[in-house]
Amino acid sequence: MKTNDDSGEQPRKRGRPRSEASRRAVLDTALDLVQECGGGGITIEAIARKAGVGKQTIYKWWGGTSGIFLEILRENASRGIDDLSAEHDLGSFLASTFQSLHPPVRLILKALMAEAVLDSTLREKFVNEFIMQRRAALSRVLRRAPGLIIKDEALVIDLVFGFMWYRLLLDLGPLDTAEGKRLAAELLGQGSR
Amino acid sequence: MKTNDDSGEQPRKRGRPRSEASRRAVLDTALDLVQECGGGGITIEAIARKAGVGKQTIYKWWGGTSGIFLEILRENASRGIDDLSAEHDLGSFLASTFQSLHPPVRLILKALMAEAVLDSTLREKFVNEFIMQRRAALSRVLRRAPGLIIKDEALVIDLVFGFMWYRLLLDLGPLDTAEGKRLAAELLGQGSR
Amino acid sequence: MKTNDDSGEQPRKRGRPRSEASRRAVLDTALDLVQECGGGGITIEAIARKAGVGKQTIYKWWGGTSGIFLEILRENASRGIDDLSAEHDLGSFLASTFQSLHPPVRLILKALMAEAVLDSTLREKFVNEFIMQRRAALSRVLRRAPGLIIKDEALVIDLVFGFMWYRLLLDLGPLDTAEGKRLAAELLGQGSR
Amino acid sequence: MKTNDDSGEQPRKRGRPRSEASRRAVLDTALDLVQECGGGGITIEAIARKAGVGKQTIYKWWGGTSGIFLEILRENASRGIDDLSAEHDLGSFLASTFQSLHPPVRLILKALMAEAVLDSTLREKFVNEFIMQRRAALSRVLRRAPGLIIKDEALVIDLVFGFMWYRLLLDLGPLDTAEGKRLAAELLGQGSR
DNA sequence: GGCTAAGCGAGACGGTACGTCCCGTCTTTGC
DNA sequence: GCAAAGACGGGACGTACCGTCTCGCTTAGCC
Repeated sequence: MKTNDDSGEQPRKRGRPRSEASRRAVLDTALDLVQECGGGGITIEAIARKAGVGKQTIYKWWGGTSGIFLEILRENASRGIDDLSAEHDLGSFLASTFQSLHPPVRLILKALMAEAVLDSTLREKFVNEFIMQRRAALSRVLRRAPGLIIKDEALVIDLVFGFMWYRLLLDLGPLDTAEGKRLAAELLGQGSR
Repeated sequence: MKTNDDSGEQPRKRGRPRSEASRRAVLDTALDLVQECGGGGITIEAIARKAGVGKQTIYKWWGGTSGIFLEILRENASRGIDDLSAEHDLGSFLASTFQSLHPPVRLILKALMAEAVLDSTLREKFVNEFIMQRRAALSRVLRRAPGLIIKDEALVIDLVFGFMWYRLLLDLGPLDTAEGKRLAAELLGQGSR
Repeated sequence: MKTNDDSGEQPRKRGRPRSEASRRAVLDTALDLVQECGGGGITIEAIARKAGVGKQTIYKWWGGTSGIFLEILRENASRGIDDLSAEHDLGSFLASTFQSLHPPVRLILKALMAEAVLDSTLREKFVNEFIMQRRAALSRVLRRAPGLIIKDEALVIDLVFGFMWYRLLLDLGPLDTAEGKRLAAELLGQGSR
Repeated sequence: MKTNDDSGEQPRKRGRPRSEASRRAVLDTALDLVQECGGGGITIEAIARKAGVGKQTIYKWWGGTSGIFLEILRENASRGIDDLSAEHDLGSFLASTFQSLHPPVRLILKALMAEAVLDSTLREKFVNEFIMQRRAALSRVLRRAPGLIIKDEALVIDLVFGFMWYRLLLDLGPLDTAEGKRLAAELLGQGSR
């Protein structure tokens, strides 16, 4: 419904308005590059060059690669926001959560995590803007889930997302619909055995 | 008994032998630096400078910062190796595992993970040389653990280590003896409530 | 009587007239900055910022720093124009010429010369608008000077202004009333010895 | 006769020796570029790129374009050093001085002067390392010159070099053998008229 | 004991990216 | 229509590390 983050009814700022074209070019190019070069090889210079954008524009609006990644995630989240809020049952929630980790999203998450681990400022931002929302969403689901074999909700959240990140970061196993269902089943005491 | 890693009884190689002093200086300096600069600011140049060592020496023997980190972990592990193999009960295992994450070790693990996430070659090495050993150790403990509420062992391992890394990487909560005991209790169906 | 340079009696152009306040602000700020930063540190952006003026305004009316400098010189010259045209005797002419090189004027001249040397377009403009007028003025004086020891007038002009610029640009010696008198005396064969 | 500036009999420094090839490439490239782009368009980046040299190498050994220009002049001077020291008569001295101002040398001198005028540190260096040597050389010649119409030697030096720089910087007239002879003749009271 | 062979500190080197500054242009709003 | 505000693509700045490459010196085993 909203056009712009900071839009109210104030009378439009002076000066040349921010270029939506450049914004798009940067986000798209970053996504492209992260798929080609795999997170580590990403560079402000490379993005600027490929996107046909000045470096300053990037530094000004995003401050660095992490800012771009966060915005990509934000965009990605806002597209699928209805799904998650409507989910009620744990199995479906985990299934769709894991399924939403498309290859490009995985790369973004990995790159973001790699930076956040080394930079406490970014870590805080990342936790507040992304991690906590996911925890809250899961929390809502858990509150309606019957028969969890572990009663401590916070612990369950840590276990579930820990599981996800552990597998994601180290490529230790599948993360898909089936795995989501399976994890949910185990946590609900409905393990196959 | 010899210091040389790959020494057997072959007749001692020709030429000047590797300097143990340099080896120590590099490892110690790296540990120092990672505590001062927090992982991100670590640099081959900085280590070489502070350790009074040629850059070439580092590239030759360790190949980069990750090699140094891995060796530090290896040394650290070999000191406390008896403890872990002797542990039988899950609570003690998790307690001592979490407790072994002293601040410097945490920084090393974080720095290593940050690199491994972006570099699949390193990731593979890291998983094979470190992650898998820990999984194996936990596996041994689990096999003797009675009454796990989740039967799938591999899943439990993912959950436990996922929990640990998730909290470690994002500073999301305590990781100490008490938390280890608590997690074990929950997994064994002995949750406080 | 109007401030506009190129106004005659044509019927006042349409639209908002050029802002005299901005013009003054730019010229004054440029003079301030050249005294603070010494020529090299001068920037369109800095002038615009400090003068509270849009960059576009500067580009439109002056085209760059050199245009501003030239206008400052023009203003400066128009204030003292009577003096020079009234001078008849070489000693007085040189004395007042050298004396007119106040510190701010020196900086402007240096900055202008530094640009002109590297930019042939500017050089031409500078020579036509400034250098040639000074040569002409000196020429008028010389024609009335008795007993010059060098007969070739053009050569004398080159020597005199060469002397001035050489000392000015490289800070190689005083340039004041006394030095003007002294130079004149030597050229007139009245050297102290 | 000498191989190296700072060579004595000290036992050769440790570490990789400075690359003569890079030194040459930088000097030659700078000379090329100054002829193509004309002084103002010269850039450390452009030199580094065209010379196939790292920027740091330039910053380390020369500190900037001015350092390069000074070294080019030094090399140029050392090639023709015998000529000037052997000259005894003013006419020949001025003739060969002016004649030595080949187009590339002119560009170097202009570029150097343009920088020196705006940067007092460089100005001092330029004066000490270049200007003063030329003044000293002229001084030696003047001391043997009979019948100078201006007795004050320092003044003559200022006049002569002022003449040269004035014409050089502003392209105000020829600077060649004939002009040197002519100037000398006038200063010696042998003007054509 | 002299020879050969590493290992090592030092440090120069060609590169690449950093984050900043300014250029000159363009596009708004507001007077 | 002029001007301030300010976003923009571009390009150079000077710095920091990268990983490689000589150097001279040291320290060993081997003939």
